[in-house]
Amino acid sequence: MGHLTYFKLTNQRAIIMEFLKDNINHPSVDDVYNYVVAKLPRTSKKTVYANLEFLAEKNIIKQIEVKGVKRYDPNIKEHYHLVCRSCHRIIDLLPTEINSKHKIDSVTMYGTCKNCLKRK
Amino acid sequence: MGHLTYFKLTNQRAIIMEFLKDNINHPSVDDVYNYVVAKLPRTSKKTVYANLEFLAEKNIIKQIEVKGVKRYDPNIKEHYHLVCRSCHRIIDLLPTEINSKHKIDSVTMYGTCKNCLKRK
DNA sequence: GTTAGTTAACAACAATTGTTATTTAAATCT
DNA sequence: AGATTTAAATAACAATTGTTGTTAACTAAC
Repeated sequence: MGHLTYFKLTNQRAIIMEFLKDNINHPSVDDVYNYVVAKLPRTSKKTVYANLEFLAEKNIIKQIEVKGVKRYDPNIKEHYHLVCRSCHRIIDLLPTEINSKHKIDSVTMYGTCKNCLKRK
Repeated sequence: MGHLTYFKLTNQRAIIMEFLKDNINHPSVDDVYNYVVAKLPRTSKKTVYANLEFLAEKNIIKQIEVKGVKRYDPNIKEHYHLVCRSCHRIIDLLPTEINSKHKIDSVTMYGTCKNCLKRK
C-alpha cells in the first residue's frame, strides 16, 4: 500500500502518449480519440479527456484552447501559438520570432497577474 | 428600394451598444443578455449572439475567446489581453506593457500567417 | 490478493448555431 | 407629411458540439 501517488501506464494512456510524442499538429481531443479508438475500439471519449487533462496537469504536455476547442501540444518549451484565420493551422512561434511577417490581430495571454502573485 | 445595405437601429441593438460603450469588463454573451433582457424582457439570446457577431464583423467591437466563451471588448485599439488563472480577470495590456510583472505561461495569437498573406 | 487509479457507458450540461415565421426600422412612394 | 414596401432583425424554438459528471466494473502495480 504505497503512500505516494503513482500513475498507472494503462494501454489507453500508452497509446495516447505515443500519439502525442513529437506530434506538431496540436491535436484536439477528437484527433486523439480517433487514433486511440482505432487501436482500442472500446475506448470512451471520457477516458481521452481524462488522460489529456492528467498529462497536462503533470506538465507532460500543454493544453491550449482554440476557438473553444481544447488542443494539446507535447512541446512544453516556451513558445507562442499563431492561429491562422485563413488556413486554420496553429503555427509555433519562438519568442524571438514574434515580429515575423505574419499579420496578428489578437493576442491573448494566460498566466497569473501581478496582483495575485503578490498575494501569495 | 435601396441597393446599398444598411443596418437598422433596433431597440435591442441600441441597448446592446449602450451596455458595451466604455465597458472595460470584457462581458460575455450572458452578461450582455442579462442586461438587455432586464430592459426588453422578450429578447432572445440568439438576438444577442447575432448582434455581437454583427458588431464584431463591422469592427465596432472586438471578439475574444476565453476558456471557450466568447467575450466582447468595445476597445478596438491595439492591445493584448491577459487572463489571470487566479482571479479570472481579463486585464488589458498595451503592447509596451508586455514585459510587466505578470507571470505569463501561454500566449495565443490570432491573425493571418505569412503564407496565406502571400497567396492573396 | 489487495487497492488505488483508471475506464466504459452512460447522462447531463453549457455555449453556440440552425430554422422559420413574424415583426420592425427605414427607404420609397404617394 | 403619412401610407406602403421591403429587407433586416427578432422570438421561439430545436439541434448541435464540446465538455463534465456519475458510478459500477476493471486493471496495473504494490
